[in-house]
Amino acid sequence: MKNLTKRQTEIFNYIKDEIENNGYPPTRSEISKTFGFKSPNAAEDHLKALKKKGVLDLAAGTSRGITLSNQSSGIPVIGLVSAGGPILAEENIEKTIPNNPGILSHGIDFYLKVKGDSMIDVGIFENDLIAINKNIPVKTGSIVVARINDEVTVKTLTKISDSQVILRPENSSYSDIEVNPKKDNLIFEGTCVGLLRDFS
Amino acid sequence: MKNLTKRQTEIFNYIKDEIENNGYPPTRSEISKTFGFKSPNAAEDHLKALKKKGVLDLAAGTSRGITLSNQSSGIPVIGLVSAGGPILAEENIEKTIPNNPGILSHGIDFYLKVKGDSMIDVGIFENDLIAINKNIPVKTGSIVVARINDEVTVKTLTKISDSQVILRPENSSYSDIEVNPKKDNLIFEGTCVGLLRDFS
DNA sequence: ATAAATACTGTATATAATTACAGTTATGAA
DNA sequence: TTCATAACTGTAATTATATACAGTATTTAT
Repeated sequence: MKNLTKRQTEIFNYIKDEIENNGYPPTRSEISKTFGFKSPNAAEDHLKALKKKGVLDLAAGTSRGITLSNQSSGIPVIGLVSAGGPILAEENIEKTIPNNPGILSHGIDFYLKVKGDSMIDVGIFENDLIAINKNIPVKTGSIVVARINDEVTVKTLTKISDSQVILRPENSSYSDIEVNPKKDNLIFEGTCVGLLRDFS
Repeated sequence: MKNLTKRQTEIFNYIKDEIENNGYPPTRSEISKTFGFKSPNAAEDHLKALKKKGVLDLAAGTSRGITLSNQSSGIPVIGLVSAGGPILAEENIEKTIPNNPGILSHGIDFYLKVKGDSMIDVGIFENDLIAINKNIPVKTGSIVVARINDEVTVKTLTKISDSQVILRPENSSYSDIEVNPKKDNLIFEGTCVGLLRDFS
């Protein structure tokens, strides 16, 4: 996303939703009607701006000829996470996977490529992509993506209180990780809602 | 699919492909041009027939207003397979999952819901959905869906010859299955190309 | 300070697209 | 045999849609 304005983001998301719900993109009039524009040209201008910023493409003379670009419509796959920055920082995005609403019960904000074997007892293997939802409140029993002093880890959350959080690796060779949120910097990046593995 | 004719299937697949490639459905003229129709009404007739058969929906007065029905555009999930019939028989389809081209390296013909724990050492657990491609030739080392005397099983193919086929469960508690294709009825239903797990 | 970008209104028009009506030919079912 | 379905051709008309041009006001970079 090349710095879309607030309005442009709204319009882009509307187009995305329409495609998702109807199976085809909206017309200039439909966009205008939705946002209260009194002229279809307002939508036209927005589309041109969105095209210029590379998030979609317009087919000339073609009704509903709006094509979303791969990166803008897909879900990011996070590989290694650079220290310091947010998990969804541009440099952590390895690629994007076409979005598919309805493939899992919950929405997916990003995929995380699994490193190591700490979760093999629940069938999460190295290089699997786990689907993460950022907005589901973490709860005990869930597999979560946590960040302890900047380091990203995937574990089962078994206890959560003000002074103690326990993260359990699902592998008998590993021991539970105890964190004191008052001492250590602990952030939950999201809950694991699914898994995707590609046998290629 | 309610018994589409050959021509109807061709047209339906074309529409599906267009949506997949462009992000929006074709017009009557575009369909006509592709199939060599000299009148857009030929496409109109086909669309009406496809609507009547329930595989798509048409929005009146709306350009490119073609919406594929869930079942027709989705990928079937196979639960228990009834004896005798083909694996993709209507009665075996538990539900359908929206298709997501590009989510895996290979195409997906159907998902199979995994029963049992015979493949847990490679991270395939009960109730996981494994993505199957019917057309990739089975080869040793691949995880395959085989049918031995009508019974469906998922195993790693470790040997294949005219007189002996070895299927290996990926679980140390189970032993290899040896099949003589000359004696037993052995069919390969496809190769496993991916895995999908929903943490709901 | 000034140009460029953003976010629109308002009008207009060529053309893209849907879709009805009237036929033709072939095929399979009642 | 006769009727329904399938698979088209051909014409035509309404309307849906893209999109240019001319403005205005505000915000944001340079």
